[in-house]
Amino acid sequence: MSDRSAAAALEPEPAEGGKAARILDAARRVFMADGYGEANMDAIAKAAGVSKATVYAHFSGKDQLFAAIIGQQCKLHSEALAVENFESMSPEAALNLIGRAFAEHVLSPQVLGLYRIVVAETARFPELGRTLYESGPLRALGRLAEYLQRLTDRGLLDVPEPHIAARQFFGMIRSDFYLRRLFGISDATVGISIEQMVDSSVQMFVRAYAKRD
Amino acid sequence: MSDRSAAAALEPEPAEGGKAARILDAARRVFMADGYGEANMDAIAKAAGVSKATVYAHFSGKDQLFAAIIGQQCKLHSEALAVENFESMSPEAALNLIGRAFAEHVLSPQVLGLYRIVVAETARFPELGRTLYESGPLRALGRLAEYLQRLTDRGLLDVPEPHIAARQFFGMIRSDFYLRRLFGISDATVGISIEQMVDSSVQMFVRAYAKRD
DNA sequence: GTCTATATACAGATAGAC
DNA sequence: GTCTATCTGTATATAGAC
Repeated sequence: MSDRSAAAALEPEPAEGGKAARILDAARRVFMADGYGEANMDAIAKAAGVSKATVYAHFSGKDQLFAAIIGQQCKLHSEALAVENFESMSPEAALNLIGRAFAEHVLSPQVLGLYRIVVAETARFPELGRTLYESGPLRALGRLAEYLQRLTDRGLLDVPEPHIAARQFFGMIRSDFYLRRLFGISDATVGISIEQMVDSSVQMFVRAYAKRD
Repeated sequence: MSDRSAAAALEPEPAEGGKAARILDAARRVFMADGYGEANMDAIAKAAGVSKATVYAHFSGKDQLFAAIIGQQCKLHSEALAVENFESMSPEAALNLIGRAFAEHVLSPQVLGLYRIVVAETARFPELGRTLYESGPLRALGRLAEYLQRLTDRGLLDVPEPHIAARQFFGMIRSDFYLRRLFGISDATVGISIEQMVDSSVQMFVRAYAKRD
């Protein structure tokens, strides 16, 4: 039965950093592999190379440990998708870069694992969903909306409602790749690549919001 | 501790139909409320108004019962989003109807609950994600792509790659409403309604894929 | 088929020695 | 702070009577 656990085979990681850091990292790996409900403190202690009592000496319980992990990951991922300077590029080229970076980030196994586990536990930890959403997608939306506003101000595009348009753009990029990957379905049966999807969506977006004369 | 269970207060439903059907329905409610890991057979038996042994007389175990529920729900929801006749309508009007029906369906609490629980358990039940995806989103995509192809054939739009365009359309409709709701975040802070999002996306879609002269 | 009562196992958390 | 050993609750699953 315990062999069904995806984290069952995790080796204790080599000693490095303090015990607290080791426990945090082990917990991250176990929670991501097994989910909150299936993860157990024995596995975390074993993966960290410490005893269970030591885990409890550093963290008051399973839920607090979980919340600590998610908060840590939110901070980590909010640093991603950093601002670049797109002002010297064509809108198409800039949106292509933005789209590809977005896709690469939100479809990565690390980020997907984080989302999957938080979605699963919204009932138990309602605040974590909000934290994750605000540290990730909401920031990306705000930045894209600002960029679209600047394009409009400069007369390069005509985007009357940048916040709606930003949602449309990222929505197209995610399309159903996101759902598929959340479900663990391979891209093989889609018929198109993510790069194709980004290219096509950028073209389509620019055509829809081209400046009219 | 057991009071934290969202299904703890579920009443036994009034006798109706056979025991097997009662158990299935009770299991559906408990699994949806608590998720697979937190749901327990005692709660299901209690909600069904039978003993735990009776549950096991009808279903071989928790996992098999869960799979039965999900399969049932997939069938149920695959009947939704039925085909209508859009041929006599303008593309805008038809896409508006399609978009609204899609949004209403995929953002409904029932469907979201189903998705949330399946996403959470992809590791344990990999085949359920595929079943759900194919019975829902994939069918909707296929039907929309067909419709877009017909519009192109009739010269009303110019959609060179209907399968990509269909993904773009539904992606825009979902946008981040989907993610927000999976996380249990209210729409209040979005600033726009789903209806606005659909209207805006239909306009934008039609402009991008308008026939060129 | 359906019940009550129970076997068995495992997980979260802690006691107490060092 | 860290360990070993253990307490305690609870969950899946079943035995055995009716």
